[in-house]
Amino acid sequence: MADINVTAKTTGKTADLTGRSSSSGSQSIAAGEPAWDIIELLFFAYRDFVGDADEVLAKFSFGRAHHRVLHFVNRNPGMKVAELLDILKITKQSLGRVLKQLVDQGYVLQKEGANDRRQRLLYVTSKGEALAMKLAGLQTERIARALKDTGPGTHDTARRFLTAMLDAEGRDRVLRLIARADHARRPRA
Amino acid sequence: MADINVTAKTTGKTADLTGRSSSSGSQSIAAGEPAWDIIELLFFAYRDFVGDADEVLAKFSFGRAHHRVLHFVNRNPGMKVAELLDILKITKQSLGRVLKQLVDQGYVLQKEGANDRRQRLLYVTSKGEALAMKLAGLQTERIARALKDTGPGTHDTARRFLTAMLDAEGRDRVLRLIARADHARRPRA
DNA sequence: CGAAATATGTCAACATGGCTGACATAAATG
DNA sequence: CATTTATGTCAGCCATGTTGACATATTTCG
Repeated sequence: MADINVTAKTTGKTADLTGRSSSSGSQSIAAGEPAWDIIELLFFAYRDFVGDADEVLAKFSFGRAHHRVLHFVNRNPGMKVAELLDILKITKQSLGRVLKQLVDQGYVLQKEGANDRRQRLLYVTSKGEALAMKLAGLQTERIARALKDTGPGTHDTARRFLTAMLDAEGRDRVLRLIARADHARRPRA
Repeated sequence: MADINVTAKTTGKTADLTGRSSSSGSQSIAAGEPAWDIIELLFFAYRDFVGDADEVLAKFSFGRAHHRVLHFVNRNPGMKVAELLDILKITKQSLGRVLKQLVDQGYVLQKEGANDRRQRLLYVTSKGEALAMKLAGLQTERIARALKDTGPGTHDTARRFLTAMLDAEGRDRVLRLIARADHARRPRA
């Protein structure tokens, strides 16, 4: 749990930009100095990260919007439409468009709520789960490689860094969502 | 340069998800187990990260496309249109649309290349620089806060992790771009 | 019970920012 | 001089976001 993380180790396979920036005193970012490195690395890393999935999705004529819906439904089986809207922060019209396609093509199904019959609870089908897991697998490969290349303890540091990057207001909601999904295991699909 | 990073310190202000995952052995991701935490944190963190800029841009009736152009031109004054296209990986038609608006509204200007008069070298104006720096400042605030909250040594770890997340093929190009921009200081604007 | 609130869906229209394809111009190059 | 290169531009399509207005079924509440 308490992890001693000695990061003297370098990636060792790429032109190294850490040398320059640490020699210019990157520790904590001198007030007023933009964190150019992190800003740009986030841009390029995120693009490559989502790019993995994009290629596969293209074969299904799906886009990132479909991926996001499929991902969260897979992770939170039985979730309400309203919850999904709240997570994605898009309008129901935008969601409706891609959700309809996912349902029509048999990746997602909707069941009436047992208690509240107005609700249309969302589940992935086995076909939907397969695709969601394939996409998650691709992204996990990249993450696992990166964590391995960056050294032990990085998973924890990355998690804490990314958590700290979240808006403070929504942070707990995000963390609760992740924690909840980690427990909600396949009530059925 | 060699940084000893003791990460026993926790963020300490949010519901903590690291406890659960470290207790389930998050070290290096058990083969086949999707890295749900990093996948979802990347999604939410990136959204919040770009959200900072989005709010400001909206006041100028600009979008993320304008931001990206302005950012890279600010960072690489005198860059060629072709270089920018290559960095952004969009078509010249897409670039042309936003670039024209930035030029028309006085954020970016184009000068004939001294050697090659076909080139239209790109520079930010002082107005453009001001906006670019404002946006970078907002994002840097978030990053600096996150790095501070996550503890010393995180800047280096974050940089190395994000670098390792890049496609291996394009990695050196990205690192060279960042390193080059760090040196290219205002040939004028 | 009946009115109001809630969960969801849908139609229409519009904006942004990707894309392809075709074509135009000026300047460099061989 | 012919070709290639750097850039711009017109026209139209697609994906995915938006607003606003309604429709329907169901639950909730006075």
